[in-house]
Amino acid sequence: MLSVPELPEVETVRRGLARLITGKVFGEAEVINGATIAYPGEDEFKSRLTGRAVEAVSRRGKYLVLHLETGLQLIFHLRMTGVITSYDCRPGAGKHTRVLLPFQDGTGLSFHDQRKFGRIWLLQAGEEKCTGLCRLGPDWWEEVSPEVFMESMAKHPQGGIKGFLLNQGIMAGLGNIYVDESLFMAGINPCRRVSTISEQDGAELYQSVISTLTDGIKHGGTSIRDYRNAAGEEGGFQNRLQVYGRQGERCFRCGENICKTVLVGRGTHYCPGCQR
DNA sequence: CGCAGTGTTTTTGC
DNA sequence: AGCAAAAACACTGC
Repeated sequence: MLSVPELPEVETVRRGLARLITGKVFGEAEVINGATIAYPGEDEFKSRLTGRAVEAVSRRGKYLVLHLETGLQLIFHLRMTGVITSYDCRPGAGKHTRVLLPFQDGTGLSFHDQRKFGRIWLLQAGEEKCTGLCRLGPDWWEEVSPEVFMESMAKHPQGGIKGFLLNQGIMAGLGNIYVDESLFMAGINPCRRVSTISEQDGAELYQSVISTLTDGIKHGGTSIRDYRNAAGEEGGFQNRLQVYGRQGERCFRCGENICKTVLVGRGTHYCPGCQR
């Protein structure tokens, strides 16, 4: 049961970083785990990054993008256990510190990642070396309107609703926790096929996703184990989960026991009373 | 002690 | 098309 960074977590980090590091100039990176740097090679990564200032911090799906001078982009994907925090003075490298990115003023960023799945890319504008980012569908927080959502459902009627919502190429940003929570809020069983969901239920599901993401961001994300914001603080949404991780406990709404099963390879939590 | 479980993405195969 | 499995990895909990 690890808390994985999804849209609300990455958005929380983005907001923190925008406040903390905009305008700062990178010094020479310290790469402790070479595999974390997905592109380019380690030496070129360091030389391209050194001396570049951060102009803006954005997010697409679960990708965090630092926009640097002259169109350079420093891109992070936290995958399962990645944590980006800003530091005031250089920390001693902890057991899971993978990359340190110092700024020229003595502060810096630390990339910490227990499982080493997280990746960092440094790309010039137009370089398409981050396939996951290139293939991303519209972002749930900024680009998915009710109309876009209903059209996407119409385009993928055959699959299950859980796999549909998790597919980053269709719409980007949802992961396992927020999918389970959104389906609970909408009263839709995660086993349902997309084609069996009525227009009215689809509209309700759209609102449930937006509401769940809004609530997640409002409470600073979900920290079950690893997740921390840019200042190293935990989120609070783990205390508001309705079904995720609550298997065997009573549904807050109807009192039935929350069930857990496996769907599209993921642990899937739902209330058999509320979700049909 | 040992091993199943945890969940994101990519790749490969059905 | 969509799903399943495997792999990338390390640690927790049973």
